[in-house]
Amino acid sequence: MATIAETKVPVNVKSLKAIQSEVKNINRIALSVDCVIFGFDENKLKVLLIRSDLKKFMGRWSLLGDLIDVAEDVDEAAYRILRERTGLKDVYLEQVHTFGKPQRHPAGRVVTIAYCSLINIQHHKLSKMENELHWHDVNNVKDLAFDHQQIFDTCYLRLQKRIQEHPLGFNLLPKKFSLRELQNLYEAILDTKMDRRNFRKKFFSMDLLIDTDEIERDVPHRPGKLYKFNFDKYEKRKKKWTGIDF
Amino acid sequence: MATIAETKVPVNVKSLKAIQSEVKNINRIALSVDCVIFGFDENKLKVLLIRSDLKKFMGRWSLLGDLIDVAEDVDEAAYRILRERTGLKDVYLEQVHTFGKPQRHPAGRVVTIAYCSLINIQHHKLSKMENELHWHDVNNVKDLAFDHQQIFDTCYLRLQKRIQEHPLGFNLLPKKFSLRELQNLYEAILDTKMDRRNFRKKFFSMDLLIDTDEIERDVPHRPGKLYKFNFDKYEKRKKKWTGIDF
DNA sequence: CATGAATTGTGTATAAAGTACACATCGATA
DNA sequence: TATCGATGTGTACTTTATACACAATTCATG
Repeated sequence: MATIAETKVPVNVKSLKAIQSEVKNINRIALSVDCVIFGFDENKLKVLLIRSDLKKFMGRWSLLGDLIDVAEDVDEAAYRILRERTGLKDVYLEQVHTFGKPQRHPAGRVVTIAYCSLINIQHHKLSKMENELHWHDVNNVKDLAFDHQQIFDTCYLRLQKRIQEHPLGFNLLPKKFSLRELQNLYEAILDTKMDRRNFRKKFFSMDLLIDTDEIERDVPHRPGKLYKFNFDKYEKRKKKWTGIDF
Repeated sequence: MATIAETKVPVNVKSLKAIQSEVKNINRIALSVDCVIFGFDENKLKVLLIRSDLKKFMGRWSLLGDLIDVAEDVDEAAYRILRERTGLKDVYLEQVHTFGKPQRHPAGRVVTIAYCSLINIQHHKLSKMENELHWHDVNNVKDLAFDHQQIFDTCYLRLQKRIQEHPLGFNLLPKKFSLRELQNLYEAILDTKMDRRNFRKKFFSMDLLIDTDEIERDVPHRPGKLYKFNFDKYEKRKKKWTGIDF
């Protein structure tokens, strides 16, 4: 039952000089970005991993990351890494969480900021050719280097939640997609099965899909219609939800 | 339409020594924590602010923050600041976002990790006595020092979202509370009005409130019953939601 | 101690959203 | 032209959200 009066809260009385001194000389820490890059291929949710080159983690997989430059904006660092690793620029990228246990990196104190990215894997079809980079099935990701397993788990959980609240999934699909592809995507990310009719009803009732008047090609059965997502319409009608649900 | 094969992705070939060198000598940045501490008093949502002591921000209010020590766990640093500023230990604390624009701090490059905390303001009734610390009405928070306005806005939005999905609000109330107090809290945080009967029905149907068999005292009208929140029951039944809503 | 003021406590009818479920249609293939 | 394997559609039922009104309790007052 301590009150502020009792606890004699120490107030902030540092001079700018003192702060500058601390900032410049004492408390400086290496900062990195780690990207959890998701893709969707063959009806599986995938994540892009690279083999760790550190002896300590010999042969184990890790996330794509790099140190942040002293003068570099943090978000910009994340975009830079994506650019360097995938050649892509205009992609979905979201900061998820910062991980800062003192012993998390063997090279010293490194605090890392995790970002989650969703990219269209079709643009990376040939990644199998690369020896060091690999698309992993998310259900098969384990024993990552550093604390990357925890970072991956956090980002995957975040993705599962966000995909239900925002139309992120379309970043993983081609511009034009069938409803079956869309449902496969949701089922893969949420690791669940959904009723096909109710799934369609739900998306049609949102009225955010544009019928392209095209149909699938090269499928060995009746082809489905192809749709585009109406991003403009979605942006215009973002609602403020005030239900309570827990 | 670049593929990985075309873009010649550079692979990670740094040795541990090279990384150590970068970590130790080159890319080190000051890291801080800033806490957005919410409280609830007189049916208003409040946030705890302190006057900035920097000349540049003379007289303007700022969040409570401090530099993270080189060897200090990031979460632990956030708890330390809360302890130092409020004397409280076992409180709700959640990391929200990391802010890292290069010019955000006048003393040099400082990246800050924002945390959101909810505390029972009753334990701080006497904060008015302090000159440097003050509980501000959230609707009256503007023109904060540094980039703290952006940080505050981000945390407030996060709170509004989280309170609808998780029972965080009870951290802001006394252990025993009336349904009217609970509703006032939700209305204050979400800045909305709710129907009293439907609000009660909703919470009773969740079956997470424990009737304490006590009633309010010192109210100038019919007193309401007091309830406790059943945290145990809530923990046991966390559900996996797989709807789609956007 | 009777009355008025303020707030608590409760129920029902309606609308909206979610869920479960079956059959006809189309195109490719043999 | 018959079969296979998808697509495409509708309806009944259940659950949840919303709108809305009146009686009961306590305190304050004269």
